[in-house]
Amino acid sequence: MSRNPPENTGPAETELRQAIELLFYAYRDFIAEPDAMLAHHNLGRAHHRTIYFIGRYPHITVNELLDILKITKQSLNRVLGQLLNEGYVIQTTSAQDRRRRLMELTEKGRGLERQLTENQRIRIARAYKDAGPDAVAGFRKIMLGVITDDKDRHRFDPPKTV
Amino acid sequence: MSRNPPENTGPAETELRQAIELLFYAYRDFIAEPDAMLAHHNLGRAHHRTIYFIGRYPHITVNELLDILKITKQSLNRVLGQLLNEGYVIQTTSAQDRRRRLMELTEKGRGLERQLTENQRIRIARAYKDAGPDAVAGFRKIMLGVITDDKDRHRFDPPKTV
DNA sequence: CCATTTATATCAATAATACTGACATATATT
DNA sequence: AATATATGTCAGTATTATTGATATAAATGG
Repeated sequence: MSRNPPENTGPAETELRQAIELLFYAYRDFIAEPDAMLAHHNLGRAHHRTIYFIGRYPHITVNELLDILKITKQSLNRVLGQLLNEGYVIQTTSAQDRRRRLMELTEKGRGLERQLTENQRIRIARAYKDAGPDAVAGFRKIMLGVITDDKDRHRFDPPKTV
Repeated sequence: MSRNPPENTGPAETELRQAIELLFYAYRDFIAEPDAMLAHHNLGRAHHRTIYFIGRYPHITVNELLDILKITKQSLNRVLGQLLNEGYVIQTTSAQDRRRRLMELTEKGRGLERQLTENQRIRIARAYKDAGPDAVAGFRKIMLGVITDDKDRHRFDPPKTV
């Protein structure tokens, strides 16, 4: 019987620490500029996330949003209430199930979303272009590995056409 | 004169959106378990970040921490005050410049840091192992591309030996 | 040596994001 | 008709962050 190859002990401590820090720094820098812009509109980061995902999944319901954002209904309600009040988002009632509120962005909402996300797009586009397609594939693999899998798959489907 | 190759128009819209979402989901899931653990100690995410970077850079000063965390002095002070009070961190005064407070973790602080970060290490280790070394290299490249460069380089140096 | 800068700390007021828990209403399902 | 689901809302609280003002000690520059 042949001996097994040496155990793969996994990534070294330094490598793990670096990854943790990369995530921290990337996230920190990723939200800095949108946060600053949001402040001018008297909105916060939570509004950005909400607007983003409503734009991403037009006709999304409250429960679907809650599932993505992983916050409580009460928290979302405050944010959503403001966005509705200030005309960034409109609700319609589902014809199939009249309990459901289908959310979508107004023109104003789409405008703000575009503004807010533009800086993030530029960052990603630059990083992708500089690093090349192989790096992009690796990045995706690792990120997907870090994310907790969940059964209800609403993620990474191609955006619905509006 | 030969014609130039077609312009690289950069990553497609769908690709950019996916990257934004990968960052959101990864960060969301990355902090979920540490947050839950912190709650048992009546501490929050800010304490984790602070403990982490003090562990990472023993003898770090207040200003250096502020520069990493990008929060205000007043915010950090509350967090740091609690950590000192509760014996997770100790301060010593720099001999070279007696205005400077050098922070390091106590045994208790190291214990908590290990506990909090363990889940994150496991996530990274699994993702790295599953995706392989090329993916890791790609991941690093992209993440570094996303991070805002800054002149004062305290990042990604090998940890100082304690 | 004196003026200025740097490093840290602290007080007060406020905002944003989130939480738990309770309760209400409309609609759908069984 | 009873129950479950989807949403909304009220009340109270915690955490993380902000701005702005002020204080103190120690280092540095002229």
